[in-house]
Amino acid sequence: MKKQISDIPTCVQCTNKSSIFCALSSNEKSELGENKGGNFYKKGQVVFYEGNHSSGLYCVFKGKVKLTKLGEDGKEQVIRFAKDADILGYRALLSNESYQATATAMEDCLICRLSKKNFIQLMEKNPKLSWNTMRLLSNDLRKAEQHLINIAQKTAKERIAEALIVLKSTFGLKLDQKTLDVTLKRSEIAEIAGTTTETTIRTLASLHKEEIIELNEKNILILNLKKLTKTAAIYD
Amino acid sequence: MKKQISDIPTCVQCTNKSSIFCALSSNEKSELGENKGGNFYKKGQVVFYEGNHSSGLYCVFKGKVKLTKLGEDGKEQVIRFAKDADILGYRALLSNESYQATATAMEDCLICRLSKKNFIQLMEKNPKLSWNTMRLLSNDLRKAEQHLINIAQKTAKERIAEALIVLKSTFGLKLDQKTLDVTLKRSEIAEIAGTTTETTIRTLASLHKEEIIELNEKNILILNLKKLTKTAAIYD
DNA sequence: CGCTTAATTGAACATACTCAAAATTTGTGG
DNA sequence: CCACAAATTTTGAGTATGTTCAATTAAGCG
Repeated sequence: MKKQISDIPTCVQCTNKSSIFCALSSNEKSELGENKGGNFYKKGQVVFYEGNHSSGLYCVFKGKVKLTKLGEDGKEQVIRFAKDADILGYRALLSNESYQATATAMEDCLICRLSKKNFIQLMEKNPKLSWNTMRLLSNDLRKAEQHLINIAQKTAKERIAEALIVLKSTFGLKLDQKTLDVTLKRSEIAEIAGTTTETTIRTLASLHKEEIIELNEKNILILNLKKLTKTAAIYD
Repeated sequence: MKKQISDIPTCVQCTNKSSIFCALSSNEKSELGENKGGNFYKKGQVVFYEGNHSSGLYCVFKGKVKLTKLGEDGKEQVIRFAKDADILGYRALLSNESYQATATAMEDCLICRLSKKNFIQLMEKNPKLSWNTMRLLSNDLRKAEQHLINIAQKTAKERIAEALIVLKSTFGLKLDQKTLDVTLKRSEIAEIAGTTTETTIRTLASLHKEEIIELNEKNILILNLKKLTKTAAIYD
Protein backbone atom coordinates (compact mmCIF):
# COMPACT_ATOMS: atom_id res chain seq x y z
CA MET A 1 0.00 0.00 0.00
CA LYS A 2 2.18 2.75 -1.31
CA LYS A 3 1.60 6.26 -0.07
CA GLN A 4 0.51 8.70 -2.69
CA ILE A 5 1.32 12.32 -3.21
CA SER A 6 -2.36 13.00 -2.79
CA ASP A 7 -1.94 11.95 0.84
CA ILE A 8 -0.24 15.28 1.49
CA PRO A 9 -2.60 17.98 2.70
CA THR A 10 -2.23 21.68 2.07
CA CYS A 11 -0.21 23.72 4.55
CA VAL A 12 -3.42 25.13 6.00
CA GLN A 13 -4.71 21.64 6.69
CA CYS A 14 -1.38 20.19 7.76
CA THR A 15 -1.78 18.31 11.00
CA ASN A 16 1.86 18.36 11.98
CA LYS A 17 2.38 20.14 15.27
CA SER A 18 5.47 21.78 16.70
CA SER A 19 6.82 23.07 13.44
CA ILE A 20 8.21 26.56 13.04
CA PHE A 21 5.09 27.32 11.01
CA CYS A 22 2.75 27.09 13.97
CA ALA A 23 3.18 30.83 14.37
CA LEU A 24 1.46 31.42 11.03
CA SER A 25 -2.16 32.38 10.54
CA SER A 26 -4.31 30.46 8.08
CA ASN A 27 -3.82 33.15 5.50
CA GLU A 28 -0.09 33.05 5.94
CA LYS A 29 -0.09 29.27 5.77
CA SER A 30 -1.95 29.43 2.53
CA GLU A 31 0.61 31.90 1.23
CA LEU A 32 3.37 29.54 2.33
CA GLY A 33 1.70 26.69 0.46
CA GLU A 34 1.54 28.48 -2.87
CA ASN A 35 3.71 26.67 -5.37
CA LYS A 36 4.16 23.90 -2.85
CA GLY A 37 5.26 20.57 -4.27
CA GLY A 38 4.73 17.32 -2.43
CA ASN A 39 6.84 14.31 -3.22
CA PHE A 40 7.18 10.68 -2.31
CA TYR A 41 10.73 9.55 -1.53
CA LYS A 42 11.61 5.90 -1.40
CA LYS A 43 13.92 4.60 1.32
CA GLY A 44 17.48 5.46 0.43
CA GLN A 45 16.48 8.13 -2.06
CA VAL A 46 18.32 11.42 -1.92
CA VAL A 47 16.24 14.57 -1.36
CA PHE A 48 19.12 16.92 -2.12
CA TYR A 49 22.87 16.69 -2.40
CA GLU A 50 25.54 18.61 -0.53
CA GLY A 51 26.88 21.32 -2.82
CA ASN A 52 23.83 21.43 -5.06
CA HIS A 53 22.26 24.76 -5.68
CA SER A 54 19.42 25.40 -3.26
CA SER A 55 16.07 24.92 -4.92
CA GLY A 56 13.76 25.57 -2.02
CA LEU A 57 12.88 24.64 1.48
CA TYR A 58 11.83 21.13 2.41
CA CYS A 59 9.34 20.22 5.07
CA VAL A 60 9.01 16.59 6.11
CA PHE A 61 5.35 15.64 6.26
CA LYS A 62 5.97 12.03 7.21
CA GLY A 63 9.13 9.96 7.49
CA LYS A 64 12.70 9.97 8.65
CA VAL A 65 15.61 11.70 6.97
CA LYS A 66 19.31 11.78 7.72
CA LEU A 67 21.62 14.66 6.89
CA THR A 68 25.17 13.74 6.09
CA LYS A 69 28.32 15.49 5.04
CA LEU A 70 31.13 13.96 3.08
CA GLY A 71 34.60 13.98 4.61
CA GLU A 72 37.68 14.61 2.47
CA ASP A 73 38.34 10.90 2.22
CA GLY A 74 34.83 10.14 1.07
CA LYS A 75 33.54 8.92 4.43
CA GLU A 76 30.02 10.02 5.31
CA GLN A 77 29.29 11.64 8.65
CA VAL A 78 25.73 11.96 9.92
CA ILE A 79 25.30 15.46 11.27
CA ARG A 80 21.58 15.62 11.97
CA PHE A 81 18.22 13.92 11.55
CA ALA A 82 14.84 15.18 10.50
CA LYS A 83 11.40 13.70 11.03
CA ASP A 84 7.75 14.67 10.79
CA ALA A 85 7.30 18.46 10.76
CA ASP A 86 11.02 19.16 10.57
CA ILE A 87 12.52 21.56 8.07
CA LEU A 88 15.38 20.76 5.71
CA GLY A 89 17.59 23.00 3.68
CA TYR A 90 16.75 26.18 5.54
CA ARG A 91 20.36 27.11 6.05
CA ALA A 92 20.94 27.28 2.33
CA LEU A 93 18.41 30.09 2.31
CA LEU A 94 20.33 32.12 4.81
CA SER A 95 24.01 31.71 4.15
CA ASN A 96 25.27 30.28 0.97
CA GLU A 97 23.30 29.32 -2.03
CA SER A 98 24.14 25.63 -1.92
CA TYR A 99 23.07 22.86 0.41
CA GLN A 100 25.54 22.16 3.16
CA ALA A 101 24.65 18.52 3.55
CA THR A 102 23.06 15.62 1.72
CA ALA A 103 19.54 14.63 2.80
CA THR A 104 18.63 10.97 2.38
CA ALA A 105 15.32 9.27 3.18
CA MET A 106 15.88 6.65 5.89
CA GLU A 107 12.49 5.13 5.14
CA ASP A 108 9.70 5.92 2.69
CA CYS A 109 8.90 9.60 3.15
CA LEU A 110 6.47 12.29 2.12
CA ILE A 111 8.23 15.61 1.85
CA CYS A 112 6.96 18.99 0.66
CA ARG A 113 9.02 21.54 -1.15
CA LEU A 114 8.18 25.12 -0.30
CA SER A 115 9.06 28.23 -2.19
CA LYS A 116 12.12 30.02 -0.94
CA LYS A 117 10.67 33.39 -1.88
CA ASN A 118 7.43 32.83 0.01
CA PHE A 119 9.30 31.74 3.10
CA ILE A 120 11.52 34.79 3.09
CA GLN A 121 8.58 37.12 2.50
CA LEU A 122 6.71 35.56 5.39
CA MET A 123 9.71 35.97 7.67
CA GLU A 124 9.80 39.64 6.90
CA LYS A 125 6.11 40.00 7.65
CA ASN A 126 5.91 37.78 10.69
CA PRO A 127 8.64 38.25 13.30
CA LYS A 128 7.44 35.13 15.09
CA LEU A 129 8.47 33.01 12.15
CA SER A 130 11.92 34.61 12.21
CA TRP A 131 12.07 34.01 15.91
CA ASN A 132 11.14 30.35 15.53
CA THR A 133 13.68 29.90 12.77
CA MET A 134 16.35 31.45 14.93
CA ARG A 135 15.45 29.17 17.80
CA LEU A 136 15.68 26.22 15.46
CA LEU A 137 19.11 27.28 14.24
CA SER A 138 20.18 27.91 17.77
CA ASN A 139 19.12 24.44 18.88
CA ASP A 140 20.79 22.81 15.91
CA LEU A 141 23.96 24.68 16.76
CA ARG A 142 23.83 23.56 20.36
CA LYS A 143 23.38 19.95 19.26
CA ALA A 144 26.19 20.20 16.74
CA GLU A 145 28.55 21.55 19.36
CA GLN A 146 27.57 18.84 21.81
CA HIS A 147 28.10 16.28 19.09
CA LEU A 148 31.52 17.79 18.47
CA ILE A 149 32.56 17.34 22.08
CA ASN A 150 31.29 13.79 22.06
CA ILE A 151 33.24 12.82 19.02
CA ALA A 152 36.33 14.67 20.11
CA GLN A 153 36.56 13.39 23.64
CA LYS A 154 34.74 10.12 23.96
CA THR A 155 35.80 6.57 23.23
CA ALA A 156 34.16 4.60 20.45
CA LYS A 157 32.03 2.72 22.95
CA GLU A 158 30.82 5.91 24.59
CA ARG A 159 30.03 7.44 21.22
CA ILE A 160 28.07 4.42 20.08
CA ALA A 161 26.11 4.35 23.35
CA GLU A 162 25.42 8.04 22.84
CA ALA A 163 24.33 7.43 19.26
CA LEU A 164 21.71 4.98 20.51
CA ILE A 165 20.47 7.53 23.02
CA VAL A 166 20.29 10.20 20.33
CA LEU A 167 18.30 7.83 18.15
CA LYS A 168 15.94 7.14 21.02
CA SER A 169 15.33 10.79 21.77
CA THR A 170 15.01 11.69 18.10
CA PHE A 171 12.80 8.90 16.83
CA GLY A 172 11.40 7.44 20.04
CA LEU A 173 10.46 3.86 20.84
CA LYS A 174 7.96 1.43 19.41
CA LEU A 175 4.85 0.39 21.34
CA ASP A 176 6.80 -2.02 23.54
CA GLN A 177 8.65 1.00 24.91
CA LYS A 178 11.95 -0.72 24.31
CA THR A 179 12.60 -1.06 20.60
CA LEU A 180 14.08 1.92 18.78
CA ASP A 181 11.55 3.19 16.26
CA VAL A 182 14.10 3.39 13.49
CA THR A 183 16.15 0.83 11.59
CA LEU A 184 19.69 1.53 10.55
CA LYS A 185 22.49 -0.38 8.99
CA ARG A 186 25.54 -0.96 11.13
CA SER A 187 27.45 1.32 8.82
CA GLU A 188 24.92 4.09 9.43
CA ILE A 189 25.34 3.81 13.19
CA ALA A 190 29.07 4.01 12.56
CA GLU A 191 28.51 7.21 10.56
CA ILE A 192 26.71 8.79 13.51
CA ALA A 193 29.33 7.77 16.05
CA GLY A 194 32.22 8.60 13.80
CA THR A 195 33.79 5.16 13.78
CA THR A 196 34.00 2.10 11.55
CA THR A 197 31.40 -0.56 10.84
CA GLU A 198 33.56 -3.23 12.45
CA THR A 199 34.00 -1.32 15.68
CA THR A 200 30.26 -0.67 15.75
CA ILE A 201 29.49 -4.36 15.39
CA ARG A 202 31.93 -5.34 18.10
CA THR A 203 30.68 -2.63 20.44
CA LEU A 204 27.01 -3.51 19.94
CA ALA A 205 27.90 -7.12 20.67
CA SER A 206 29.65 -6.01 23.84
CA LEU A 207 26.65 -3.90 24.94
CA HIS A 208 24.49 -6.94 24.29
CA LYS A 209 26.72 -9.16 26.40
CA GLU A 210 26.41 -6.63 29.21
CA GLU A 211 22.62 -6.95 28.87
CA ILE A 212 22.28 -3.25 28.09
CA ILE A 213 20.74 -3.78 24.68
CA GLU A 214 19.08 -6.58 22.74
CA LEU A 215 19.60 -7.17 19.03
CA ASN A 216 16.71 -8.59 17.04
CA GLU A 217 17.60 -8.66 13.38
CA LYS A 218 17.60 -5.00 12.39
CA ASN A 219 15.94 -3.88 15.58
CA ILE A 220 17.73 -2.57 18.62
CA LEU A 221 16.05 -2.83 22.01
CA ILE A 222 17.21 -0.75 24.93
CA LEU A 223 17.03 -3.01 27.97
CA ASN A 224 18.78 -0.82 30.47
CA LEU A 225 18.66 2.87 29.69
CA LYS A 226 20.38 3.81 32.92
CA LYS A 227 23.39 1.65 32.17
CA LEU A 228 23.40 2.83 28.55
CA THR A 229 23.42 6.45 29.69
CA LYS A 230 26.26 5.68 32.05
CA THR A 231 28.17 3.94 29.28
CA ALA A 232 27.69 7.00 27.09
CA ALA A 233 29.29 9.05 29.86
CA ILE A 234 26.32 11.38 30.07
CA TYR A 235 25.91 12.69 33.57
CA ASP A 236 23.65 15.70 33.30
CA MET B 1 49.66 51.50 29.21
CA LYS B 2 46.53 49.78 30.33
CA LYS B 3 43.40 50.31 28.30
CA GLN B 4 40.63 52.06 30.13
CA ILE B 5 36.91 51.54 30.07
CA SER B 6 36.64 55.10 28.86
CA ASP B 7 38.31 53.92 25.64
CA ILE B 8 35.04 52.29 24.66
CA PRO B 9 32.80 54.54 22.55
CA THR B 10 29.03 54.50 22.51
CA CYS B 11 27.31 52.14 20.07
CA VAL B 12 26.49 55.10 17.84
CA GLN B 13 30.14 56.04 17.61
CA CYS B 14 31.45 52.47 17.47
CA THR B 15 33.92 52.14 14.63
CA ASN B 16 33.72 48.39 14.32
CA LYS B 17 32.52 47.35 10.91
CA SER B 18 30.90 44.11 9.75
CA SER B 19 28.91 43.51 12.88
CA ILE B 20 25.30 42.42 12.85
CA PHE B 21 24.46 45.91 14.08
CA CYS B 22 25.44 47.62 10.86
CA ALA B 23 21.80 47.32 9.82
CA LEU B 24 20.78 49.69 12.60
CA SER B 25 20.08 53.40 12.26
CA SER B 26 21.73 55.87 14.61
CA ASN B 27 18.58 56.04 16.69
CA GLU B 28 18.42 52.30 16.93
CA LYS B 29 22.08 52.11 17.85
CA SER B 30 21.50 54.57 20.59
CA GLU B 31 18.62 52.46 21.84
CA LEU B 32 20.89 49.40 21.73
CA GLY B 33 23.48 51.25 23.78
CA GLU B 34 21.14 52.16 26.64
CA ASN B 35 22.28 50.40 29.78
CA LYS B 36 25.39 49.31 27.98
CA GLY B 37 28.30 48.32 30.17
CA GLY B 38 31.87 48.30 28.93
CA ASN B 39 34.48 46.21 30.65
CA PHE B 40 38.16 45.51 30.54
CA TYR B 41 39.09 41.83 30.64
CA LYS B 42 42.59 40.70 31.39
CA LYS B 43 44.17 37.86 29.42
CA GLY B 44 42.84 34.59 30.75
CA GLN B 45 39.86 36.21 32.45
CA VAL B 46 36.49 34.56 32.00
CA VAL B 47 33.71 36.66 30.48
CA PHE B 48 31.01 34.12 31.28
CA TYR B 49 30.84 30.49 32.26
CA GLU B 50 29.05 27.63 30.55
CA GLY B 51 25.87 26.91 32.48
CA ASN B 52 25.64 30.34 34.08
CA HIS B 53 22.38 32.20 33.74
CA SER B 54 22.47 34.54 30.78
CA SER B 55 22.93 38.12 31.90
CA GLY B 56 23.05 39.87 28.56
CA LEU B 57 24.65 39.98 25.20
CA TYR B 58 28.36 40.64 24.79
CA CYS B 59 29.95 42.51 21.95
CA VAL B 60 33.72 42.43 21.58
CA PHE B 61 35.01 45.93 20.99
CA LYS B 62 38.66 44.92 20.87
CA GLY B 63 40.44 41.67 21.56
CA LYS B 64 40.31 37.94 21.08
CA VAL B 65 38.06 35.52 22.88
CA LYS B 66 37.78 31.75 22.82
CA LEU B 67 34.60 29.83 23.46
CA THR B 68 35.04 26.43 25.05
CA LYS B 69 32.87 23.65 26.29
CA LEU B 70 33.74 21.18 28.98
CA GLY B 71 33.71 17.49 28.11
CA GLU B 72 32.43 14.92 30.58
CA ASP B 73 35.93 14.12 31.67
CA GLY B 74 36.79 17.75 32.31
CA LYS B 75 38.70 18.32 29.10
CA GLU B 76 38.10 21.64 27.39
CA GLN B 77 37.19 21.81 23.73
CA VAL B 78 37.43 25.05 21.80
CA ILE B 79 34.29 25.41 19.75
CA ARG B 80 34.60 28.94 18.39
CA PHE B 81 36.48 32.21 18.51
CA ALA B 82 35.35 35.80 18.68
CA LYS B 83 37.21 38.97 17.83
CA ASP B 84 36.54 42.66 17.22
CA ALA B 85 32.87 43.31 16.45
CA ASP B 86 31.82 39.74 17.16
CA ILE B 87 28.88 38.89 19.36
CA LEU B 88 28.98 36.50 22.30
CA GLY B 89 26.22 34.85 24.24
CA TYR B 90 23.54 35.49 21.67
CA ARG B 91 22.39 31.93 21.64
CA ALA B 92 21.50 32.05 25.31
CA LEU B 93 18.96 34.71 24.34
CA LEU B 94 17.27 32.45 21.87
CA SER B 95 17.21 28.93 23.24
CA ASN B 96 17.91 28.26 26.79
CA GLU B 97 18.49 30.72 29.52
CA SER B 98 22.05 29.67 30.29
CA TYR B 99 25.29 30.12 28.39
CA GLN B 100 26.25 27.11 26.31
CA ALA B 101 29.96 27.71 26.49
CA THR B 102 32.61 29.46 28.51
CA ALA B 103 34.08 32.64 27.04
CA THR B 104 37.67 33.42 27.99
CA ALA B 105 39.80 36.40 26.96
CA MET B 106 42.79 35.18 24.94
CA GLU B 107 44.45 38.57 25.37
CA ASP B 108 43.50 41.81 27.09
CA CYS B 109 40.04 42.71 25.78
CA LEU B 110 37.46 45.44 25.83
CA ILE B 111 33.99 43.95 25.76
CA CYS B 112 30.59 45.62 26.04
CA ARG B 113 27.57 44.10 27.64
CA LEU B 114 24.29 44.97 25.99
CA SER B 115 20.82 44.63 27.36
CA LYS B 116 19.01 41.49 26.36
CA LYS B 117 15.69 43.27 26.34
CA ASN B 118 16.87 46.05 24.06
CA PHE B 119 18.32 43.57 21.61
CA ILE B 120 15.13 41.56 21.42
CA GLN B 121 13.02 44.68 21.01
CA LEU B 122 15.25 45.86 18.20
CA MET B 123 14.99 42.50 16.46
CA GLU B 124 11.23 42.77 16.51
CA LYS B 125 11.35 46.24 15.06
CA ASN B 126 14.10 45.75 12.52
CA PRO B 127 13.85 42.59 10.40
CA LYS B 128 17.34 43.25 9.06
CA LEU B 129 18.79 42.69 12.49
CA SER B 130 16.94 39.39 12.74
CA TRP B 131 18.18 38.48 9.33
CA ASN B 132 21.78 39.27 10.23
CA THR B 133 21.50 37.28 13.42
CA MET B 134 20.11 34.35 11.50
CA ARG B 135 22.96 34.54 9.03
CA LEU B 136 25.40 34.61 11.89
CA LEU B 137 23.82 31.54 13.49
CA SER B 138 23.76 29.84 10.15
CA ASN B 139 27.44 30.46 9.57
CA ASP B 140 28.35 29.31 13.04
CA LEU B 141 26.39 26.15 12.43
CA ARG B 142 28.15 25.52 9.15
CA LYS B 143 31.51 25.97 10.82
CA ALA B 144 30.56 23.72 13.72
CA GLU B 145 29.50 20.98 11.35
CA GLN B 146 32.69 21.30 9.34
CA HIS B 147 34.66 21.17 12.56
CA LEU B 148 32.76 18.02 13.48
CA ILE B 149 33.77 16.28 10.28
CA ASN B 150 37.35 17.34 10.76
CA ILE B 151 37.58 15.97 14.24
CA ALA B 152 35.68 12.82 13.36
CA GLN B 153 37.55 11.85 10.25
CA LYS B 154 40.97 13.41 10.24
CA THR B 155 44.22 12.33 11.84
CA ALA B 156 45.78 14.39 14.60
CA LYS B 157 48.26 15.89 12.17
CA GLU B 158 45.54 16.91 9.74
CA ARG B 159 43.51 18.43 12.56
CA ILE B 160 46.44 20.41 13.88
CA ALA B 161 47.26 21.69 10.40
CA GLU B 162 43.62 22.66 10.04
CA ALA B 163 43.67 24.39 13.41
CA LEU B 164 46.53 26.59 12.20
CA ILE B 165 44.58 27.45 9.08
CA VAL B 166 41.50 28.29 11.12
CA LEU B 167 43.62 30.53 13.33
CA LYS B 168 45.00 32.25 10.27
CA SER B 169 41.62 32.91 8.72
CA THR B 170 40.11 33.97 12.04
CA PHE B 171 42.82 36.23 13.40
CA GLY B 172 44.94 36.92 10.35
CA LEU B 173 48.67 37.49 10.10
CA LYS B 174 51.02 40.09 11.49
CA LEU B 175 52.65 42.71 9.28
CA ASP B 176 55.24 40.25 7.96
CA GLN B 177 52.35 38.33 6.37
CA LYS B 178 53.64 35.12 7.88
CA THR B 179 53.26 35.19 11.65
CA LEU B 180 49.88 34.23 13.10
CA ASP B 181 48.42 37.28 14.83
CA VAL B 182 47.51 35.32 17.93
CA THR B 183 49.48 33.54 20.62
CA LEU B 184 48.27 30.32 22.12
CA LYS B 185 49.60 27.77 24.51
CA ARG B 186 50.30 24.33 23.09
CA SER B 187 47.49 23.02 25.21
CA GLU B 188 45.11 25.52 23.64
CA ILE B 189 46.03 24.38 20.15
CA ALA B 190 45.38 20.86 21.40
CA GLU B 191 41.94 21.97 22.60
CA ILE B 192 41.10 23.24 19.13
CA ALA B 193 42.32 20.14 17.34
CA GLY B 194 40.85 17.75 19.87
CA THR B 195 44.08 16.05 20.81
CA THR B 196 46.64 16.10 23.60
CA THR B 197 49.33 18.65 24.34
CA GLU B 198 52.09 16.11 23.69
CA THR B 199 50.74 15.15 20.29
CA THR B 200 50.44 18.83 19.41
CA ILE B 201 54.06 19.47 20.33
CA ARG B 202 55.31 16.52 18.36
CA THR B 203 53.19 17.43 15.36
CA LEU B 204 54.27 21.06 15.33
CA ALA B 205 57.87 19.87 15.49
CA SER B 206 57.18 17.59 12.54
CA LEU B 207 55.59 20.43 10.53
CA HIS B 208 58.63 22.51 11.36
CA LYS B 209 60.98 19.81 10.16
CA GLU B 210 59.03 19.68 6.91
CA GLU B 211 59.61 23.44 6.60
CA ILE B 212 55.90 24.13 6.59
CA ILE B 213 55.94 26.29 9.70
CA GLU B 214 58.49 28.12 11.81
CA LEU B 215 58.34 28.28 15.59
CA ASN B 216 59.63 31.43 17.28
CA GLU B 217 58.94 31.22 20.97
CA LYS B 218 55.19 31.62 21.22
CA ASN B 219 54.82 32.71 17.64
CA ILE B 220 53.93 30.45 14.79
CA LEU B 221 54.94 31.43 11.24
CA ILE B 222 53.33 29.84 8.23
CA LEU B 223 56.10 29.32 5.70
CA ASN B 224 54.25 27.21 3.18
CA LEU B 225 50.50 27.68 3.20
CA LYS B 226 50.02 25.42 0.22
CA LYS B 227 51.72 22.51 1.92
CA LEU B 228 49.92 23.26 5.16
CA THR B 229 46.58 23.21 3.37
CA LYS B 230 47.50 19.92 1.77
CA THR B 231 48.55 18.50 5.12
CA ALA B 232 45.20 19.55 6.55
CA ALA B 233 43.53 17.56 3.78
CA ILE B 234 41.56 20.56 2.60
CA TYR B 235 40.94 20.40 -1.08
CA ASP B 236 38.15 22.83 -1.80
C1' DC C 1 17.77 -19.85 -6.75
C1' DG C 2 21.52 -16.99 -7.58
C1' DC C 3 23.36 -12.60 -6.85
C1' DT C 4 24.23 -8.57 -4.24
C1' DT C 5 24.51 -6.35 -0.03
C1' DA C 6 25.26 -6.42 4.78
C1' DA C 7 27.04 -8.40 9.05
C1' DT C 8 30.50 -10.75 11.42
C1' DT C 9 35.01 -12.46 12.93
C1' DG C 10 40.05 -12.59 13.25
C1' DA C 11 44.59 -10.85 13.35
C1' DA C 12 48.09 -7.59 12.37
C1' DC C 13 49.14 -2.99 12.73
C1' DA C 14 49.26 2.05 13.58
C1' DT C 15 48.01 6.01 15.61
C1' DA C 16 47.73 8.62 19.33
C1' DC C 17 47.29 8.46 24.42
C1' DT C 18 49.16 8.00 29.08
C1' DC C 19 52.51 8.58 32.41
C1' DA C 20 56.82 10.12 34.03
C1' DA C 21 60.69 12.99 34.05
C1' DA C 22 63.52 16.74 32.53
C1' DA C 23 64.19 21.21 30.50
C1' DT C 24 62.60 25.62 29.73
C1' DT C 25 59.88 29.67 30.22
C1' DT C 26 57.09 32.82 32.74
C1' DG C 27 55.53 35.36 36.61
C1' DT C 28 56.13 37.46 41.10
C1' DG C 29 57.91 39.32 45.24
C1' DG C 30 61.79 41.15 47.36
C1' DC D 1 66.94 43.13 38.41
C1' DC D 2 67.41 38.79 40.49
C1' DA D 3 65.84 34.54 42.65
C1' DC D 4 62.58 31.36 43.26
C1' DA D 5 58.22 29.17 42.40
C1' DA D 6 54.90 27.91 39.18
C1' DA D 7 53.49 26.91 34.74
C1' DT D 8 54.56 25.28 30.35
C1' DT D 9 57.08 22.81 26.95
C1' DT D 10 59.59 19.01 25.57
C1' DT D 11 61.19 14.18 25.21
C1' DG D 12 60.87 9.19 25.89
C1' DA D 13 58.83 4.73 26.30
C1' DG D 14 55.15 1.66 26.94
C1' DT D 15 50.45 0.74 25.87
C1' DA D 16 45.63 0.70 24.49
C1' DT D 17 42.27 1.69 21.46
C1' DG D 18 40.52 1.35 17.26
C1' DT D 19 41.64 0.85 12.28
C1' DT D 20 42.59 -1.85 8.23
C1' DC D 21 42.27 -5.70 5.43
C1' DA D 22 40.87 -10.16 4.31
C1' DA D 23 37.90 -13.94 4.69
C1' DT D 24 33.45 -15.91 6.04
C1' DT D 25 28.66 -16.13 7.06
C1' DA D 26 24.07 -14.40 6.78
C1' DA D 27 20.31 -11.74 4.89
C1' DG D 28 17.65 -9.43 1.29
C1' DC D 29 15.81 -9.30 -3.24
C1' DG D 30 14.56 -9.91 -8.05
